[in-house]
Amino acid sequence: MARYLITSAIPYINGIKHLGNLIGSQLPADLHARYLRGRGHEVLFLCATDEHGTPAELAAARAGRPVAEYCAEMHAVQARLSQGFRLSFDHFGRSSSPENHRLTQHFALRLAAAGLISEVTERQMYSVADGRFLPDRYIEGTCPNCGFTDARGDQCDNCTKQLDPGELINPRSAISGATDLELRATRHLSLRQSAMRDRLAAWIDGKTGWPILTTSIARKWLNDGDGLQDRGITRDLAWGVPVQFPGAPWTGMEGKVFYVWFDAPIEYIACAQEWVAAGKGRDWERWWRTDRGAGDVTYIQFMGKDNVPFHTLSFPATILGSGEPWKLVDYIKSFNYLNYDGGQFSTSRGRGVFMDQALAILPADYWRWWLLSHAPENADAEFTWENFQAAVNKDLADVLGNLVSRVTKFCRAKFGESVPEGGTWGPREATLAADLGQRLDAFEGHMDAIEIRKAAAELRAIWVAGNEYLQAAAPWTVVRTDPAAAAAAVRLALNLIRLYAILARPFIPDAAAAMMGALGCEDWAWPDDLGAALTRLPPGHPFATPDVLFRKITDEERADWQVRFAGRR
RNA sequence: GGGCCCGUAGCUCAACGGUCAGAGCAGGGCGCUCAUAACGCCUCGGCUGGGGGUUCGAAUCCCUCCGGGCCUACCA
Repeated sequence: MARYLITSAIPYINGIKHLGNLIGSQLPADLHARYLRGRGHEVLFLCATDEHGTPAELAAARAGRPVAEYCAEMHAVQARLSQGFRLSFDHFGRSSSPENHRLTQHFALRLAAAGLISEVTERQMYSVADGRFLPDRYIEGTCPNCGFTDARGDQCDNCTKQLDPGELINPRSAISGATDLELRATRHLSLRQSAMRDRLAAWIDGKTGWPILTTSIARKWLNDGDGLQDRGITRDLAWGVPVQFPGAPWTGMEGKVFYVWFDAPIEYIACAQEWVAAGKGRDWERWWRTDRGAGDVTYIQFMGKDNVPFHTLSFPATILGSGEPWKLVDYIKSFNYLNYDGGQFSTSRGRGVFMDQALAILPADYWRWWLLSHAPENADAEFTWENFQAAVNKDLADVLGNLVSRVTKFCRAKFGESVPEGGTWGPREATLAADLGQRLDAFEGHMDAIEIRKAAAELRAIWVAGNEYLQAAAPWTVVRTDPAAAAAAVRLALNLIRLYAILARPFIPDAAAAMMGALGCEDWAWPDDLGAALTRLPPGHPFATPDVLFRKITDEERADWQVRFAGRR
């Protein structure tokens, strides 16, 4: 039994996430956490909401609410939706927690002591009317390159040219439209990533088994231009972890907070402290401190590709720079994007399916199966309703659901609702067991390697093997001439249902529970001994014929949803 | 502009430089009748985006062109 620490990129507090966000980190992380638990390993699976930053402040202001209140409410919403999707976090924390405040300030102190923090004075755009400094993208104006009137301060959406907010013609606040903007000097802390460039590069170079998506993004940042740049880690905001605190080695930083991308990854650690504070665990240090028992922990992070630079460079710079024995990540699984029906998911335009909407129309397992079996691992993937309908109906309803149905109903009709006795395995059963053994090896290999699509395909093939066997054994025919042989076949088929429940549980936990529940069994032990697993339910063991596991998606529903989710939420 | 990724059957995707490029879905045929009009078997289907090159051998490596996508450090 080994120990695994798993974190999912923490979703931003601002609004309900769409299916692209879900498959980009949380769902794959949950799959892996559930799989490792199923195999008997000790797992700590953490996630949280990322609550700081300008968008949170603005969203709260728009809602006419204090930002702390707004975040608390949105955290509850996201927590509820996470539960709805059966995301099995050991704790779902908040980056605004007291634990994260303390820890973020602690890291800043350590980095300062190590000489890795510098103070820089910058000139930034200040909006007098809004009473705040504006991030580049919150300044709009006319593009000096193409004349587009709604260009943003960081880039023109029309001609894609990179801009500096000072270049905009007739600049205005994107928040209020105010034009009384002025450049003001402001002092900030900067993390001297450049000083850690070689150390980070060597660390990345040692990670030969990482996804190419992960390492190529990291290398790009390490080697681009003059190499890894220092990064500002503070902002002129009210909502966040205060930069000025008792014991801080700097002065005059009142009214500033740490940049979200400094404090958000630290929440991975703080979340473990919250987990303890919530009474769910006893010792967070044995997961995070290599000097306190975390030396044997394997730490795996899941995230979308947009998060890779922060997890491969900034956060490791924080960890390494602290000079303290914190656990560093061992494997970073990153994902491309999921697109929606020929375009991108769009939160602002309400294009695509969002987590709350998804659960309102179908149970979590339907979504989990499709998303995981189409995870954007090697390239951007696309959600279409046709594909979703076909995959769900075929894989879940026909191949798996119907198998459970035909076996239990046949048994009930011919032998009653208990595992039939009599008969023995013949060559056909031995062949099936051998085939399943090979497929199980392949499945485990793919799951261990976090090759999610391949694992899903193999799992489906394992289900198909059950139908093939049943078709060949044909107990409905055999029962007329050799009831004992038919009983042996049905007994094996009933045990297959239990096996499938165990293997499928990481993907479709509710259906797996329904299958196991129908069998009146609570033994979820991983089938390390396949032969034993296939005879686990003994003759005479009672079961209950379950309801339909997965209903089919009709053409009418598909057509309706296609229209409903096309845009303008 | 620079960098990275992708392009394989109608669709979604596989394939350490090495048998005849494979699966699923869709299409066609047959079988079965336990089952959610479900299941099984067989079958059709490819100049691996185009063009050059390296190699005994290229989907795979190199160059180039075309097409799609992403990143480019103040959204997070």
